[in-house]
Amino acid sequence: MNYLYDEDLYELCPVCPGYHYGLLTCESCKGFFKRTVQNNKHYTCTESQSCKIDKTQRKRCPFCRFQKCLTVGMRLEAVRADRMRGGRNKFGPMYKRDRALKQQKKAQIRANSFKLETGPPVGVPPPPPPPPDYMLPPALQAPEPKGLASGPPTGPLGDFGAPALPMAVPGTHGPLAGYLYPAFPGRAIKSEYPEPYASPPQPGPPYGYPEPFSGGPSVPELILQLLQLEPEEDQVRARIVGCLQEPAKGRPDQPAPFSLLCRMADQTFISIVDWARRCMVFKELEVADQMTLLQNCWSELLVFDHIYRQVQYGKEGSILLVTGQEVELSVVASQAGSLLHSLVLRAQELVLQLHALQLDRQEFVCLKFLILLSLDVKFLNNHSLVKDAQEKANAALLDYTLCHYPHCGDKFQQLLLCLVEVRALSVQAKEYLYHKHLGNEMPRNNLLIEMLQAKQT
DNA sequence: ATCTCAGGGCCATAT
DNA sequence: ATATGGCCCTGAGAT
Repeated sequence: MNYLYDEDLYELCPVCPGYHYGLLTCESCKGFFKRTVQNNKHYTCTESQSCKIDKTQRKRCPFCRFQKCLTVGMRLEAVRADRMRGGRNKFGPMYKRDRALKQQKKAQIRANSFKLETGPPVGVPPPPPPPPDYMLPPALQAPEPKGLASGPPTGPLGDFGAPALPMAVPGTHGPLAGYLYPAFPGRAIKSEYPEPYASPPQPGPPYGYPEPFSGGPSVPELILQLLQLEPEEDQVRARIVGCLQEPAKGRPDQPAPFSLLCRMADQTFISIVDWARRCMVFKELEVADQMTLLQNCWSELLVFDHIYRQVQYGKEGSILLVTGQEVELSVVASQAGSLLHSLVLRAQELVLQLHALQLDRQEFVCLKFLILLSLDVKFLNNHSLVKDAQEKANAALLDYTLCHYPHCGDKFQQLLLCLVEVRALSVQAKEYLYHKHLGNEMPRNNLLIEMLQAKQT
C-alpha cells in the first residue's frame, strides 16, 4: 500500500492548504494538474487572475488553481507525454530536499503533540526557513539552453535596455526636480507611506498561501517580493474612482470624457510612482537616480499597466479601464479620434500576443520591474546597484519561464520582445500626448504633459 | 531481490 | 455531460 492514512503523515498541501498524503500535493490537486496538462486545457479567469485558492474554493476558478499549481512548483514536464506508468522521474534531488523538509516538519509536529500532553497548547511551529540561496533550477544548471543561460549579450535587457527615443536622457535632473516635487505635494519619493491610499507593507504574499513552497522549483525570491509589492487592484480602483468623482478643475470647454481620461491617466501614474517608491532597489537609490529612471520609463509603465489589465480582462471587443469601466472598441473608434483609436488597436494586438504567450502575474511583475530599471546605467550615479538588479531580474524571469513554461523554451525572449513593442507603443502614446498638447487640448496641470516636457528639456 | 514512491488509470460522486 | 478526487496499479531507481 503506497498511500498512508496515518495522521502523522497528513501535511499541508501547498496548493490548497489542507491534508494530503505522502505526495507533493493532495490527490485532488495532483489529479487536477494531470488532467489539465494531459488534456491541454485552457481556462480563463472571470476575475483578476488572483482568486483565492484554498480547500473550499479551489473549484471556483480552475485558471487561478492551475496558476497556483505552477506557482508552488508543480512541474508541467512531470506529466508524461507518453503516459507511461510507474518508474521514477528525473527530479530526484528536488523531491529529496522536499522530503527532508517534510521529515523535519513531521518531527516538529510530533514534538509539539508531545508537548501538548505535558504543557500548555503550542501552535504549529513555523516550517523551517527555505534555503537561503535561491537555487537555479536544473534547467539552468544544465549546459543548455544555449544562448539563454548566459543572458542577453548587450547588457541585461539586450537592446531593450537602450533608450529608443532620440530625446536626451537626462544626465541632470534640475528641471525634473523642479516640477516633480510640486506635482506631488508632500511626496518626496523616499517618503514612508504618507498617502492615505498607499498600501502599507503587506505582511505576506498576496495569494491564499502563506509561504512560498520551499521544496519545489517554486518562484524566484525576487518575483515573490515583487508580488508582495503589487497593490490590490480593488484599492487602486477605489482610490482613482474617488479622485475622479471630485469636480474637475479643468477647462469647462473641454469634452468631459477626454478630461476624465487624462485625470485617470494621471492618477494611474501616481499609483505607479507609489509602487516604484516601494520597490526594492529603487527605494534604495538616491532621488536623482529615481527621477532619472522614472523619466525614462513612465510612459512604458503606463502602457504596460494598461496592457496587462487587458490581458487579464481577456475580451477582444472592448477594453477595461482602471476604473473598472468597460469600453467597446466600436465606441473608441467613433469617439476617440483616429490617433487614439489606432493607439488602442495597436495595444490590443500586443494584448493578443501576450495572451497567446500566457503572460502570468509572476512574469508581469518581473517585466514591470525590468521596465522600471531599463536604462543604461551610465546615466545613473549608482551603477552597480541598478546593474545588479537588472541582471537579477533577468535571471529571475529566465529562471521562472524555463521552470514553469518549459514547453515554450523561448518565452523569455518573446517576453522581452514584447517589451520592445511596449516601448514603441509608449513612444506613440507620447507623440499623441504631445499632439494634444500642441493643439491646446490637454487639461491644465496635467502630470503626463509635465513629464513629457521635462523629458524634452 | 526487495522496497520506495511518483507517475498513470479507473470510476463513483459532485457539479 | 463534464469535472473532481479518492483509490489503486505500475515500474525505474534506490537500498
